[in-house]
Amino acid sequence: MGTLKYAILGLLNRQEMTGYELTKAIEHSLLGSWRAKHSQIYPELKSLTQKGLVKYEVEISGTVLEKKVYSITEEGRSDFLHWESKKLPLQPNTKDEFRLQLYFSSCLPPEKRIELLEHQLALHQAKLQKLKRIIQKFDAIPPTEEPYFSDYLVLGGAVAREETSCHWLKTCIDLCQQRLNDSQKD
Amino acid sequence: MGTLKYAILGLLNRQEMTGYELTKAIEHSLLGSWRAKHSQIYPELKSLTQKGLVKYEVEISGTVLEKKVYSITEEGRSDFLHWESKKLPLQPNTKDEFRLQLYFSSCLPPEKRIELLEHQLALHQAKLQKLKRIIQKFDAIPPTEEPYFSDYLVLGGAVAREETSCHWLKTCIDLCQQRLNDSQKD
DNA sequence: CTACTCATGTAAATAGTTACATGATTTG
DNA sequence: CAAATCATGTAACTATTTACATGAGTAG
Repeated sequence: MGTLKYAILGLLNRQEMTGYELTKAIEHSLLGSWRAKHSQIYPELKSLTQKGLVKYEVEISGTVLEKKVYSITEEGRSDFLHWESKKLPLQPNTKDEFRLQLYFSSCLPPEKRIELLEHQLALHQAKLQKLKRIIQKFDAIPPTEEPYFSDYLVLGGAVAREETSCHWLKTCIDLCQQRLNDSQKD
Repeated sequence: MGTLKYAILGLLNRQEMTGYELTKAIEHSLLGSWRAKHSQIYPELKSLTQKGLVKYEVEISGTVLEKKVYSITEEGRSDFLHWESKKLPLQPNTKDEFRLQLYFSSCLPPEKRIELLEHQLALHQAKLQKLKRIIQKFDAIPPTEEPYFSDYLVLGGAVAREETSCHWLKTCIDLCQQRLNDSQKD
């Protein structure tokens, strides 16, 4: 682990930022590849500063408000680049509460199981629409050297995953429904 | 959160088990919907026992070795069933170290990025094969009331996700390669 | 002047991993 | 009899979440 470190270093490698901006960037720009609350980011920045991987300068915005603008150091950059070119192991199975619930769903009345599946389907469909609206903003595939090219790849993966989720949920609903109808015919 | 609780209650609702067997069941039978080490499971069992949601009886295996065979109580069952029929929110974006790495990969030489993608592809292909071997053991779709029916649904989802991952990684490789060739032609 | 966003932290609790620790039983 | 698996735990550390706490700047 210790991945948050690289999320921060990677972002600062592109552009200097405040802790607040890092929080927003992880929330929105990282396209769901990582997440962290500000309460985790500020202490991490403190520790990275102590280790000499990042540094900051205080800027005054308005008349009083102090902002710490963080940037990556040479040491930080070389640490980041080492991680960036490393072959990573397969990520362990994702914990997914709904999948767990579905796994145990044979103890539910058949209609209830379908209800839960349809609820999840609606949620995933909404998310898929949201992602599609974002990806439609690319009017062409950006050049490989551009950071936008990676954005495009990662976003494409997110869309593909949501499409698969929707398709899978529909298949589950169909299977449940089909068998529900069969039993009602008897 | 507190999902581990329901993973345990759900398994004990099907069958009584020792902590050791629960550990194995979460590792293998849950088909990747949850995971936990024994060092998390034993304390959780202790706490569930204190809350009266599970109970255990000591069995002697061989001549000395004591096993605690856990079973769910009525209170535990009603707690579990309440969770089991609850509409769950969309699960937050999965943290994925490789996706994060790819997101920052525009700072790598193009060949290196392809190398990382191919490494991931190989890992996902191997996993897909493993899942396919498991799903092939079902010679028909089990009846809805059977626990095996849920196994089948969840497993189907896992296969679909791996297929999507492989397809997505191949698309990424193609896009990178295509543009690499283009630039070499110049 | 009010509501919203910018801005930075800490505290407490829960969740999860890795390492430590031990010993019995079974299978080859 | 050696190796693998069964069996149960604790300790220390790391990661993450939720809640607490505060205050400035900006736009309507």
